[in-house]
Amino acid sequence: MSDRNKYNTRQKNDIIECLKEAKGTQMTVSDLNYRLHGQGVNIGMTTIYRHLEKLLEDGVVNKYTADGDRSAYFEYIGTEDCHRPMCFHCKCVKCGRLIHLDCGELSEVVHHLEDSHGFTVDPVKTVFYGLCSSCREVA
Amino acid sequence: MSDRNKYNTRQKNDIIECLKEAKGTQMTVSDLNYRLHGQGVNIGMTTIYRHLEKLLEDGVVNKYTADGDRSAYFEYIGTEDCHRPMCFHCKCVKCGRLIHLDCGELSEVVHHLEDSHGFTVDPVKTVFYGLCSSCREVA
DNA sequence: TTGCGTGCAAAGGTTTTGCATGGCA
DNA sequence: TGCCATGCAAAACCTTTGCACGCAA
Repeated sequence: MSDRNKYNTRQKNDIIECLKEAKGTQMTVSDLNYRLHGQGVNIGMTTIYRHLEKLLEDGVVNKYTADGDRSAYFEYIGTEDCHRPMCFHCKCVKCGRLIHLDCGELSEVVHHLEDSHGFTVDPVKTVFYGLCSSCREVA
Repeated sequence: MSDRNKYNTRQKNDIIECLKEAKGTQMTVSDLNYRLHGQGVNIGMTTIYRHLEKLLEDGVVNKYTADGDRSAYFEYIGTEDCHRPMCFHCKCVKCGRLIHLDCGELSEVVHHLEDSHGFTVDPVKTVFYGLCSSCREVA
């Protein structure tokens, strides 16, 4: 609350643009900083953290805390897709990849949890842990 | 691999006992340390971390990285229940409660992900984020 | 006696906070 | 001009690593 995101600044725009460009991928704060740096843009870590915090509250980005990683992942969501539908994520515990899964059939799970267990799932935040197809073949 | 957990030590037993007693709840390393401390037992943080790492590999405990928390949660699993069946967990983003969910119907999800998406889910590690029934009513 | 176990101290990495300065409106 | 935004430095935290000593077998 309060007056967050009141002003439009260069940093704010650069951060949002960078997130949009990387839509569909997940980035740590370091990744984001590195990417911006590569574009000739330099923004202090502190500022990035503070903006992401605001964007998270506003539902513009999502935050994942994947087990095994030290830092959190952020991903642009916008308000269009991936927000409404049954968009889950799968994290491969072996290769570390985070896979998008936009599958309508998974809505059954949501309804089941809702009806039988009284739990309202937020699909976007939920992460399935396991082995991706590539890593499974190797194992 | 290697010779981990080769010896039986006071620390090892105390840690496992403490985890067992708290079965069904989730504890951070600090929680565990605090609890042991309350029992008059003092074990170095390093030792706790190292034992939990081994216990995790052996499947005796589970580790959760709940979004929003800095530290990881550990929970005693043993080898009896909650290991084999379709035991998922639901984390309420409001009250922070972590709910066990031992539901056979959820096995459909596992099979669906396996068959249609080639992803082998580890139910025990997977956490659904959302609102529990109590918090939903309030909201 | 051998070699893993233990724990202190320190390092490593992520995130937060304090504070003086900069810049939008 | 009034305030929020910025970013450096430092603090706060969690976790890991190095190393000397302790202890199970």
